[in-house]
Amino acid sequence: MTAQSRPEPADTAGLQLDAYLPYRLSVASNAVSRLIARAYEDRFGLTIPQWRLICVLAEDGPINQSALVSRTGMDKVTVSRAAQGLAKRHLLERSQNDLDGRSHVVALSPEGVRLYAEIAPLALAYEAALIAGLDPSEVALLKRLLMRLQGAAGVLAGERGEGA
Amino acid sequence: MTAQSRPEPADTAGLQLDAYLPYRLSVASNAVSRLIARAYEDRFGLTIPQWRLICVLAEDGPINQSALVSRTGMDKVTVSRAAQGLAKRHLLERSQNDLDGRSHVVALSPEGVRLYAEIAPLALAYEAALIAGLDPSEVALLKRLLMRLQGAAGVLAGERGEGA
DNA sequence: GGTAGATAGTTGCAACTGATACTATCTCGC
DNA sequence: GCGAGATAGTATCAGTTGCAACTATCTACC
Repeated sequence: MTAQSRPEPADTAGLQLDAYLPYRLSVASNAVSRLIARAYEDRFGLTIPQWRLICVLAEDGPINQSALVSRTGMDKVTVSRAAQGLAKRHLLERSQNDLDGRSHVVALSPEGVRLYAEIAPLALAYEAALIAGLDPSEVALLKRLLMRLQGAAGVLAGERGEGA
Repeated sequence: MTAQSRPEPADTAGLQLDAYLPYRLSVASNAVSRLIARAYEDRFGLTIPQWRLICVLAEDGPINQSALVSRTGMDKVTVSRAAQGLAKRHLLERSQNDLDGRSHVVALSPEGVRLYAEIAPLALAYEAALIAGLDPSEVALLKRLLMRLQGAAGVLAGERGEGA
């Protein structure tokens, strides 16, 4: 009806922002991230990167920062700053690596372990609330698809690393 | 085996970062957003917010900025800046709204329409590449779940707006 | 064993984002 | 038609992020 004033070329017929996957993904992620970030910030004074480091350290035990980088997929600068922040609050301890003077081994302090034990249930509760009413198989599929998208994006971005 | 050195409280047993939905969501979204943002920036000098405005304007026709805000879910500051940037490049035109001196009506310029026609196929191609190999029903479910998560996050964040 | 290049981590810088405050205009009630 | 509160949009500021450059250390080869 109003098509006269804005002729859409045939090529764009399939494009609707609301149905555009990168858009949907970004909007959903922002909404969830904002929710979670606010919860951690308000109650524990933690940023998302800090919380991720705590998780990985609690799961994997003491490792160095570059391992944290590859484990979390975050930038090394982000990891560095998050670790500094946590160290300042004595939630983690950094020790020199005798085998490699460049790297520091990072580990949760007892206080950090305690904080983790305190936050983890909250984190799980948020996840549970987000997926309430969804079928577990749907959630599993969702996670699988998300990993797949991440992989595809990495490949399309010209990610190097394996093979060549 | 190494459980001795880091006793995990029972409450945290279910928490693994890799399987934590907010984490998966954020990582996937960041990967995809970075890919798309770089593509638009490199080839067209557009930011993601600018591109979203173009999409909505192409789909919906001339509207004012607050409509753009509710349509895209972006902050009004973000919309304002994106619109200014596009106006500076003459990709959109802002006209006074005679009915309301506060609001400006924003519309794509012919040049903006042309740019949209040029970018849209690229955008669709990226989406197609991302979901290559996935079953269409899976993609549909993914989009549905993402919208659902977004809604749940909004509710949990104490979103007001309807009813009370 | 000394030099070239790789790697761990930090610092500096620029861009983006979001909250707050502000101006201008509108609406409503008196 | 005037003042109080709501709304559209902009400007300002602080915090975050990622890239690039840098330092320090390690590895490998001559």
